[in-house]
Amino acid sequence: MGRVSQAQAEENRRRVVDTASRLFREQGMQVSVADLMTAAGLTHGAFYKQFASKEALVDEATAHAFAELAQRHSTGLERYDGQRAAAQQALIDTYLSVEHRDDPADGCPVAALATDIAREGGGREARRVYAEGVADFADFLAGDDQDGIVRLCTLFGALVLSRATKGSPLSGEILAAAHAALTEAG
Amino acid sequence: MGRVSQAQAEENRRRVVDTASRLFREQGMQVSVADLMTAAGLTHGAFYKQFASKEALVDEATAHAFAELAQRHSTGLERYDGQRAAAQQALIDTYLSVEHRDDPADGCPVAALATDIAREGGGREARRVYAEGVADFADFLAGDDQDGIVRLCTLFGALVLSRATKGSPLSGEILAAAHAALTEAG
DNA sequence: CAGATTAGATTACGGATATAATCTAAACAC
DNA sequence: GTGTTTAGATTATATCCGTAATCTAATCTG
Repeated sequence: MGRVSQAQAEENRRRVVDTASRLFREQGMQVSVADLMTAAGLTHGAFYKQFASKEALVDEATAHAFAELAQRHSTGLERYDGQRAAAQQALIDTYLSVEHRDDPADGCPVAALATDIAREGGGREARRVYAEGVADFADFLAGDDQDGIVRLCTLFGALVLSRATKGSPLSGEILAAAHAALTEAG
Repeated sequence: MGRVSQAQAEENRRRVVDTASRLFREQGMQVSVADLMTAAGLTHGAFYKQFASKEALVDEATAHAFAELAQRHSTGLERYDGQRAAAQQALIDTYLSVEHRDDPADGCPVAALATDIAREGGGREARRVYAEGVADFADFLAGDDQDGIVRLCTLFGALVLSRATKGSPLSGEILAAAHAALTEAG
């Protein structure tokens, strides 16, 4: 196939980034360029017309996933307009759901990318974006008295652990226990 | 080099498993057989004289890491003989230390392997061992009233998040906040 | 000690990988 | 409408991967 309209090309590019941000969350950042492009409906050769390297895409896909997360948080706040505690509780409910556990591709990037980011090289952009996203998440979870860091640790830890123990009865128990603990005290 | 004594061969095998269990925790389970064997001081060709496949080694290395962890827990309990709360506090102190954050290779396999295990295929032995290790860890952290699942989520979540945000000031704040939260209430 | 066995080294192989060059046909600029 | 530009397809290349065959020398067995 030959050339494609500017608009189409831009849409293709967006689709690649979006597909990457989902595939990375689901399978980790070592998904191959070929698999990624196939999933986006293109051939692998097209990749380097749009991206300088796979590293560049990792940075962009990470930023994209975190932009989506920030979006979700702010619309969540809007929906419960001003009622911070209610918005927090709604997030906790969906965060610790079986659906979220079973769908990392569309889920929280803080949880899905943590280990991959920790193993990335030092000065990378993706790391900066990740840390920023963690800080924002903690702010979102903050109560009147205390900052939200500890609540984030529990929330995040429960999701990651329930994914790793999926198949064992423990997996559901983890979600339930963390949900109860995070629900009782404001 | 030619053959080697039975004793030497067994020691070499142990060293490969031990090296793997450390390298997997540090770099993930996709470390290559060649890199692994080099790190163990052998050539990659020697690998298949001792292991049926890389998958088999993953299972063995996972089991090895968790055996070490169980060891640590039981000697910890011995040291504070019977004083459960004291043993728990000692573990929390080292678990949320900067040294533990910066040395995943010798650290908790629950934290280091979580994402890799979550992405492993369904019926694998490594998954079973992992879930068992999580259950044991939760039991170790249990208090008189409550089971230890929630405390494990917070502890684990804080370590993994502090590793992923390393380089940002947030990393240390996470360790400190979780440590304070887990220390106050028994 | 002689012969069989085997741990490890070397080399080979088929497939996947990131990246790049070339080809092609459609979109743009004039 | 003609010519230039370019997104995507195809093909190429060099490297790395898991796995296996072959080679080699030392350990075991008797």
